[in-house]
Amino acid sequence: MPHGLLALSAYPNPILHIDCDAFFTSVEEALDPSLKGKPLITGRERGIVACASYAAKALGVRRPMKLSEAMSVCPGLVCLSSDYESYSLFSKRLFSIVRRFTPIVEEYSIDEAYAEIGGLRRLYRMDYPAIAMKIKTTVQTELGITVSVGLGASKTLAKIASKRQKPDGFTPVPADELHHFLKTVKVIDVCGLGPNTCALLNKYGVYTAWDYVSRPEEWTKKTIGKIGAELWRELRGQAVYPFVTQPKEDYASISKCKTFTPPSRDKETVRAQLVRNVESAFIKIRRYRLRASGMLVHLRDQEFKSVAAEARLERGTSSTIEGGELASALFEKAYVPGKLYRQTGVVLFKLDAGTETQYSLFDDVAKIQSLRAVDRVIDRVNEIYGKHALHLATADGVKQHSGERGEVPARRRENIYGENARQRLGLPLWRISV
DNA sequence: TCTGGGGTCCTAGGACCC
DNA sequence: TCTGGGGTCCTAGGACCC
Repeated sequence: MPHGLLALSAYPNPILHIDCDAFFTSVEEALDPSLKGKPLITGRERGIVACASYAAKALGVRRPMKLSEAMSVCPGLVCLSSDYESYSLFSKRLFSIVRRFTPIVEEYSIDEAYAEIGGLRRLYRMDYPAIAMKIKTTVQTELGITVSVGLGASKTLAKIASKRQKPDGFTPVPADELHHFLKTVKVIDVCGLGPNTCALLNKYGVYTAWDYVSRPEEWTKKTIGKIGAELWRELRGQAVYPFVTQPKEDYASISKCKTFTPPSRDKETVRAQLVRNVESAFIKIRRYRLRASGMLVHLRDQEFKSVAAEARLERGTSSTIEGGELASALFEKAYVPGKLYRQTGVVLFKLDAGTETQYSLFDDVAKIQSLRAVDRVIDRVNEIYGKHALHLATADGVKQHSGERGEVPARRRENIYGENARQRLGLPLWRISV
């Protein structure tokens, strides 16, 4: 704020941050009231705690604990598999409720929203904190889950505020109390300052947000870079970060990685893990109707060192077969015999919408079309029989995590079709497990 | 918290050009 | 043939977020 100018209002630019409390478990409780108040977690399908209810947190369950650990800390813990369909349904309802109050809403993550409520006092005949409370209670009444809300002059301030009182809290930060508030905020609680940056700041004697804004802006820019100066302004109540009101549909990259246990030295085992990730990534890329013309493969060893290999393609692809072949070639570059691996991953980048295909002069159009037909079959079969029911035989040997929702088929039959012929023709092998 | 998975953005430094 | 200076583009990797 410029020198000598008094704020005309306690909230010259009122921004809300709305943050759901223990979102996944809260949705589960809303859907099944008998779970209410019980120590509850989601993430069973991954073997780790993805979200813990407040009852579970009170008993010492943390994120991302291993499931076995969580169970021993808290016997009687209710472990659910994630139900993303329901979570994203609740998420959409949350955003649409907030949009009834103001059109300036940013869907920041599945369980968080920013809302700009400037100018709404006349309409609602309430001050800004009252409007914030009105939104909060409306969400709670209609969704049956609680949210915590922060009100401040910038996104950064609103976000710090919403975290201040949880669950079910409301924290307004009026302009005339900003300096008191900043003195109570540790730098690590500022969104954008992570552990590394904070360690550096501490070296210079900067521990609180107040210490931070007391430094010259230039100093923050020199020390931490662009973000440093942006946060400096945001913390002083200047809204630097714009609202992104369009929900994002485009990805810059799509990746899949997975840690497997036990770690392995066996080349084909590690390759199978990688190919499984490739299959998942291409299922996703097709779901979003995208194509990738860049691929990166990375392998992580027991010492947490990663080695990567990447390639570019002339033409974007969404084909599991093409992707699998390329990944396998990149794997050959990155793999070191004898090394103990624990994780593989694939990143697809240089994505574009795959609607219209530009065939180049040298493209084998028939081949491209048949690859696409294969993908349609994969997606359809897997839709019916479960993800990865039909998969590249290169991905064989990957354990499917049990505990997914829905019935696990009582009988699993495995067959490789036309193995000999396919091998002679150099075609990929498919395995179906149903 | 000795480490789960999926993303984005920024920056330093190299390659290349004039 | 060596060197100066400046611009752009790309890449790798770090840091951070949920």
